[in-house]
Amino acid sequence: MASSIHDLARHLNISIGTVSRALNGRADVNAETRQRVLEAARKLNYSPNQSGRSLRQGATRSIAFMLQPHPGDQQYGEPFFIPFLIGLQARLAEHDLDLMVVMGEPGQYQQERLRRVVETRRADAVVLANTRREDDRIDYLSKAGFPFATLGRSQSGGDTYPSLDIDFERAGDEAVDRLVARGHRRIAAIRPSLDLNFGYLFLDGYRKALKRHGIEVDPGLIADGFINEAGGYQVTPRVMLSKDRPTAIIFNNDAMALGGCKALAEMGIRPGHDIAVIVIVDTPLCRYFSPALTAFRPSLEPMGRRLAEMLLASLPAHAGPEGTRIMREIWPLELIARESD
Amino acid sequence: MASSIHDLARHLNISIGTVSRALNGRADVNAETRQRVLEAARKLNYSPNQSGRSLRQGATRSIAFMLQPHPGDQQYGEPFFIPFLIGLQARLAEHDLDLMVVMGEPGQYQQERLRRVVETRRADAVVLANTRREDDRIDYLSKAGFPFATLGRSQSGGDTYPSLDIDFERAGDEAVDRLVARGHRRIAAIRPSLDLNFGYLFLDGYRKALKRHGIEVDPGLIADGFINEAGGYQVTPRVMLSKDRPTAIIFNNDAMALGGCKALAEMGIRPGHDIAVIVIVDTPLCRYFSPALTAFRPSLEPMGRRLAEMLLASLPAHAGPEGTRIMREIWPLELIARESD
DNA sequence: CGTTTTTCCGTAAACGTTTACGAGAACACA
DNA sequence: TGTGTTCTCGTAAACGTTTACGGAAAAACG
Repeated sequence: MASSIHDLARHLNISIGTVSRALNGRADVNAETRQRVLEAARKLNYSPNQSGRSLRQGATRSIAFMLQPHPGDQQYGEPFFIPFLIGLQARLAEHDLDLMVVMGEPGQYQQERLRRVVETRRADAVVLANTRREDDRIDYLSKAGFPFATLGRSQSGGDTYPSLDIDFERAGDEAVDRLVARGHRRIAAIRPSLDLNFGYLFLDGYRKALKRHGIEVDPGLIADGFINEAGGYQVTPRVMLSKDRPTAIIFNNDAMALGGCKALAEMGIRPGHDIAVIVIVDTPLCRYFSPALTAFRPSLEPMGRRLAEMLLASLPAHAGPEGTRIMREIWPLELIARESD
Repeated sequence: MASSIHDLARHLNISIGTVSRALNGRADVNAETRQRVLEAARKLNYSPNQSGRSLRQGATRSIAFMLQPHPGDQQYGEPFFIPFLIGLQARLAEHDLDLMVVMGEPGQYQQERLRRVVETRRADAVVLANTRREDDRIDYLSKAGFPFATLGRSQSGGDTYPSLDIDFERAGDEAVDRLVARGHRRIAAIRPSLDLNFGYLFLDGYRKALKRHGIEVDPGLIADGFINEAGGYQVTPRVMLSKDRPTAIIFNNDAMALGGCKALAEMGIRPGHDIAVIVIVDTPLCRYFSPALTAFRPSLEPMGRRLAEMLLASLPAHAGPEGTRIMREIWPLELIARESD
């Protein structure tokens, strides 16, 4: 069915070695024979078998993206990751690399699936998302010497891998800034309860800005919840029952914000009127919610592209002249002012 | 670094053939030696190299999912496909199959990328989405004899491949039914302008129901637009300017519905009060929009699982006792009544 | 014309598996 | 004891590439 390099060789009465060299653009092949090989390849509709190539070269030309859902998250952080994936895939495709997507049951740690990818050598590198503060996937990969990059920072693994993250700290800071400028002094912060690193970063920025404005941090205004709608719904009242009610809430996650607004509505509190609401990572849901939620938006597609570049630069095969470089980038968010604050 | 089957053989002083047979559970190997092999494999942390395996067996153990975005669609039909992908991936993983996701620039036909996957034998089968009425991807794959399955029906390719689709016809029918029962007689239909098959199916159901209720089909109440928010925004006024204004609109796509509602709002027409709105395929956006949009919802994750099963059953390697079976399933939608109708 | 360099190509090994084939040993049976 | 059967394993080929090596022919050079 499919023609192999042997078919080409036989057809041209030439050795397979020469055919391979001609196809791969090596110098030591006559210009005319190269022409003949290329033509024959076109005529016989030849394309190299990837398995053969992978085996010989020890590289699969595919990158694995691990989507580890948070426990309780049925949607895999859905709207957030897609644009990132699009950018990632686009840049990888330019280098003729394929993208493998590895998911898992929500809540189940994916060490097993990760090991499988690494040990059976199904991919040349891995991209991790949803990084934890302490992330055993990162530990595993660095120990195994397997190339990887992460979307999000972590405290694990040291500075040995490329990573790219959103500036959550700055966003938390700016959100407070904006609210203070509008007269708020009692500002609540609601973030995910898991070990997710961005929750800590957000809170750092939140605290820093409060201090700068001379506002004391009230632990009663900070709450952690499950990183989904139910979590926001459940935890928001706790903050509203604080003895000195907040006049503003910053949500560190869109789903939690939606749940929180539902809780507020049931308490007769209208976001945008009775209370200001800002959410740290914007998704389409924020835009269509009523009232439309003011939110900080990352440039996810460019970020995907960029992380692909960083990963490629760190791969031995693609490394630039300066060899393996570790990069670490933190991207700003853009405030999208809407109706909720 | 990684141990191969040769390492195991050397370590056990045994031939690689025996090792392989032991690992693969063949009958012609002594129980005791099998034990020794398995133990050594665990101790040396052996897992088979997938490239070697693929080459020898002529199967990559991975399935490609082609996400062909509509022209003008920046989001890849985003919220719609993720749950489907989750289901698909879950079932494939149970069979130790990997999922490769192939995207492309919006608007660009993906024949090239598809050819590459097929010709370089990077996957054992392909799953297609966004099927057109006449779909050259389907033509290509059937002609090439490459296994595939589709999410969505098409007129191409005959009955030679497993496919699974939503019952758009029924949904269009039921939507009309519901509206008529609530007193509407002037019901508009807005659907995508592309050759997408579901647009035709939806309209069939719409027409059928109107006829059943003795309502004449008014071409002025049917409009096609770009399958995104801008398309809905642009085309909805056209239908509202019909000389006898509709009192209800059925949108065949969530993004178009959102754009349409924006246009309605600018005309001072309030969905849920001044006009009834129903959208055929529900996404999270419909739920959070204000007013919350009544919509028909598919069971995407189970559908993903099911299509995986159907595809597997059609593969030579996994085919059941009855051999290759072609299946064709059409799944119902569930009406989620909200505030917009 | 002899020697050296360059150009071009064929040979064969290697990547890590799986598997068809056959052979030796053990066993059963008459 | 001779013959046939069953167990178990080793040998080697095969999958489709890429590439190190060497050699023949052609070209360059004196």
